[in-house]
Amino acid sequence: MESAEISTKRADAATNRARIIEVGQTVFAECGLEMEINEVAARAHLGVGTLYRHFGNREDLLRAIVQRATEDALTRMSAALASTPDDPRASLQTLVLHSLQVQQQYKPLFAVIRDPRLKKILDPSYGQAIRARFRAMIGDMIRHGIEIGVFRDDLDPEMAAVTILGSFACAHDLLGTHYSLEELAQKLSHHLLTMFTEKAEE
Amino acid sequence: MESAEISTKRADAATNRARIIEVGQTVFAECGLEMEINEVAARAHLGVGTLYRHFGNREDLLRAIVQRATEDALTRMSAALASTPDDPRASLQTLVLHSLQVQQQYKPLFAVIRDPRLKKILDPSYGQAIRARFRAMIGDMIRHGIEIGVFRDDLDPEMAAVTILGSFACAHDLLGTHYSLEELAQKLSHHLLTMFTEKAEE
Amino acid sequence: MESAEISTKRADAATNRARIIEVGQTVFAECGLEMEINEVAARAHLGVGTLYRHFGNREDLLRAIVQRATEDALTRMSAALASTPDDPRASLQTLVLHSLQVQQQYKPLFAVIRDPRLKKILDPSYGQAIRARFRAMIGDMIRHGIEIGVFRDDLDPEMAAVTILGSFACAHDLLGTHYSLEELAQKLSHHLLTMFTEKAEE
Amino acid sequence: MESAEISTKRADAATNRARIIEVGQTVFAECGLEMEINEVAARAHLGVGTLYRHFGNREDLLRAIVQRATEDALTRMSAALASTPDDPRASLQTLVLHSLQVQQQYKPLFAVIRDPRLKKILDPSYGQAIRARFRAMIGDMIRHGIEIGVFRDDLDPEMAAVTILGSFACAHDLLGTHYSLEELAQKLSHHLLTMFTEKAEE
DNA sequence: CATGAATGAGCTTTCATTCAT
DNA sequence: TATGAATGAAAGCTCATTCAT
Repeated sequence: MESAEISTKRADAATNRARIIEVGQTVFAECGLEMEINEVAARAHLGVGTLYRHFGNREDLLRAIVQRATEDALTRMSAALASTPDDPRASLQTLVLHSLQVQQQYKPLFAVIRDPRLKKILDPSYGQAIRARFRAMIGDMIRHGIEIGVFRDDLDPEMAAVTILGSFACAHDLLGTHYSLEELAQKLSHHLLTMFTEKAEE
Repeated sequence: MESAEISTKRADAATNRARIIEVGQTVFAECGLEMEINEVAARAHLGVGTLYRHFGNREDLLRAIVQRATEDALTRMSAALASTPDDPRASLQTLVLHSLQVQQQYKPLFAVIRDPRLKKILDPSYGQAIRARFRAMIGDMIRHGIEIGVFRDDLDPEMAAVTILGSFACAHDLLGTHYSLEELAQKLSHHLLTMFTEKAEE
Repeated sequence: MESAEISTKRADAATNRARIIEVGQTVFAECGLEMEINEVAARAHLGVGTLYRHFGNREDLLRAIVQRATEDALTRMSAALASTPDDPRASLQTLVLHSLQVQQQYKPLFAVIRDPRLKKILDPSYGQAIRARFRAMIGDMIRHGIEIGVFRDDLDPEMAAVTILGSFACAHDLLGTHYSLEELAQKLSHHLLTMFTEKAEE
Repeated sequence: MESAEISTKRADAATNRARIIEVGQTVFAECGLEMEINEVAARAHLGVGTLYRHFGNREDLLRAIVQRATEDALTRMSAALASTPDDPRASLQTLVLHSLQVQQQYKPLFAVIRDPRLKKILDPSYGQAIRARFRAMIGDMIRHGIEIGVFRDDLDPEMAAVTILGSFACAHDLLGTHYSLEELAQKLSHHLLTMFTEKAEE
């Protein structure tokens, strides 16, 4: 019980790295790639030197932040899709809701994903790999929906993925101030389902 | 004699302003918000002092660049839509092609449009206004298509705009390295038209 | 007359580079390779930015300082030797005096000449070339002295150069606090001449 | 049982101090005054804290390193001279060889001996004392050689010491890349003996 | 006692901005 | 009016030193 309290400094050391990324993500959310080491250090109540002990330089920290956010986004979106594997309609609805949440949480990440400066800190092949995973994840869901006859069979899964993923960012941009996130999710998933299925009745 | 010289100078000054924005846009395309005043000045074959005579400070120049690019994008996309006012299908096809071109040309602009730093230099209401114009432009086209029975009547024009605009950026991101711009435009407009219309045969 | 006073800033610019090296040499004399850009800037009554405009980085400035000092040392020692081309004895005496002066003036340079850090900022081949010039300069004088029968003919000019040049630094180190520079020069040249010539009478 | 542990620890501590200086000297040989505490600690397989237990601060360690090297140099050069007390010629030859070896081993020390920064860490009087011991050591040898008629009697022992000691450093600088250490020692001692003695034949 | 994570003063370097020419 | 040298605040990074474990 007390052992947890006793080992303060050395135990902190073990978790400091995580805390730095945590705080870093917050600061990144406000400043994007402009993020300053000094500010992260200050907000984490750590000396700059400590950050440099853990990350070597500013770019390493940025990389860690971006990668963690990216992996988290992918994981959560995958999980959303996997929650109802036999019901593509429900899958899509859950995906939309979770994606908009992820999008909101990692807004600066998605804002920055095409920033020319990102090339300096992120291996281009890493970006390619991430994009491919997003594409595949959505594409597979669409393909499955077509196979089991839920989605119309004249859909191009690749372009559908583009449409879906594109909508997420754009929904926030164009309508984020008009609707709540839940309304947005509701409207967007309804709209996507409409387009992905044939017209119901006449 | 002197008046001629003066008017020459004035003409030069007017030319200079345009040239600065022109060059600024090129530099901005390479560097994004990282763009340096010195580099713009050098590439415009002007002293930095001259830039400051026209723009006061770095943010003013950035603002001018972003605004010019935004207006240009809106203008060209509007023109594309207006070219075939009575044929929403053709309108959409032209819009997609021109939008992807615009997107490509102003890549860093769109990359940066949600950058937290932009808030510091761009009046938030300006952003709102621009977004509204994009939304309205596309929404009107969809509405018209529904009215004249070309697009399915269960479409939500607002969400369709989100889908369309979102696809533009995402198409480059996800598939820009796989297809040429023309192929991309072809595939995307086909996909959008498929979804916006009912299934042809049965 | 006044034109010199009028063109202050722009003319200063032309001479600033020289002043920076000048001041830099003074600071270098006190701090060696530890020399700080800030201090040079402060003592030159210039902003740090101005130093960086002229030298790019700390190493460039150090290089310039070291090279200028080295060239100056070589030039002055050559001139001393050349002043009495037909009298090797007088040549040697003048050389010793001037060398001790040069040595004193550029003490930190000679102190630092074998510093491992110097390798980072100075092309090793440059160092080789400089050493060769010192060696040749003295060696030639000795050779000439032997040819015209002033110096004993069992001298190895190469090793004599080593002896002479080595004495300069060492004289200051070992006896600099005991004798004035002139006394030192007098004693050292007498000693060298003694050894380079056969014993006069018996 | 416990006393054994304690004495072990004490012995370790004593060993550690020596090891730190040992390692410190190696690192010093590579980096000069730039030497970093962290690197010494790492190479000695000790925590930085342990170094500070033994040395208090960086300067103390540097002092210890420089002093140990200096004492070692003096000791070895003295020993060389003392090995053949009745034969100044042989003494000089041995001295030259050993001095060049010492010089090579402690290159960075001699490189740094006149570094302005050394003044901050080394008591100036210590430097004076060391120099005096070098001077006396060589001077005595010369004096003895003159007394027993081996060296010419018009030599100034003080200046001869300057010449000899100066040659050591300079030999490495000017010719270190041309000859092996043994060749250099051979050539230098031959040269010095030539100059210190009268011309053999007529 | 040994350890090494944490610290932060201090140094280098950049770049928007000014102003004498 | 145009110029670009000069400026210095601000940011990244290093490394001697401390101290809880």
